Amino acid sequence: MNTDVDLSERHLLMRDVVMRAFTLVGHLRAHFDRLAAEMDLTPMQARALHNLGEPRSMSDLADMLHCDASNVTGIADRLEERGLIERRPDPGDRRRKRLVVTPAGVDLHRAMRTRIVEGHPFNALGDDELAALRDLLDAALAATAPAETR
Amino acid sequence: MNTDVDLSERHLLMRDVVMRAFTLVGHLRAHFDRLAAEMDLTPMQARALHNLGEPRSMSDLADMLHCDASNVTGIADRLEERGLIERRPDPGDRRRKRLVVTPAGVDLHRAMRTRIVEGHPFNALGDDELAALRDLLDAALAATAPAETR
DNA sequence: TATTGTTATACTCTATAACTATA
DNA sequence: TATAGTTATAGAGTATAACAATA
Repeated sequence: MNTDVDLSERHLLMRDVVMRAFTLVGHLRAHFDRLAAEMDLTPMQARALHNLGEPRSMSDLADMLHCDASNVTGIADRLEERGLIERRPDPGDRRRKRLVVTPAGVDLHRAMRTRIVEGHPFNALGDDELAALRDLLDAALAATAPAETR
Repeated sequence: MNTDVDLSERHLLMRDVVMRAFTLVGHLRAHFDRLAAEMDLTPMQARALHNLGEPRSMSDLADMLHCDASNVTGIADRLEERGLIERRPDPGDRRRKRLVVTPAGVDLHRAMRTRIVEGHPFNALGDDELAALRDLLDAALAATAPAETR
């Protein structure tokens, strides 16, 4: 009584790939979020730190994080309270604030980046396999659209 | 002033693959959710329908959807109100309810499955590429853990 | 008149706890 | 004593709207 019986071979193959892609990304996200939690960061705080390799305005960061600018206020608040980032005035536009990572923030980010390799789902793949995977994902993405960072 | 400069080649490669994986799954999810919305289904309602190819109990469905059983009540409520599924008594255990897709539900599910191919991010890939992608994802998942359906 | 950042607020999604009826 | 399903409720995450300062 399974309704899958009338799916074409290609449809079944696509479904297999989609399922695995979702599962794998679920693992990647869980891995990242677990590590963030160990550093006492919410996932969004960790992603913010991750995206402040160079200073950005609040609204630019909102774009990077694919969220509304109003959310960034709270994220920046808590990172600043912990001394991981600073709000600095923008010389060219007094409406803007430049979010700059402090030395303590750089240290924490570096520590997180170092530890992220442990238990990473992609450890199982060799360099050649990773490169092949990247190229296949590129081919699929080429037909679709822009980028997204994490 | 970019902090990425001290990342190893392999680390950079992994980061590239992770970014692409997140982006691609974002597209897949958006594609699925958009189609669900066109059918006037929330994403979870659509996933429930997707996972009722054969009848299941509420708690079994909760396991498939990776959510708490208390959420399934509302999902089933709305699908039942629309006549897409039915709650039937379980002959062997009077605590249990069997969720069964109605003919109308089967029709809607089939329509959704047919339409999902249009604009699907994986249309850009040929059968060989899809198979290669599946195998690479399998290799990455083999080292990690169990499955997840959508 | 438009934009940056902030605040207050509301909405969605999900989990927890308490309850019932069965087992 | 434990489990299936329901209900009420609370929390996290996110978006919308209104506002002050500045462009």
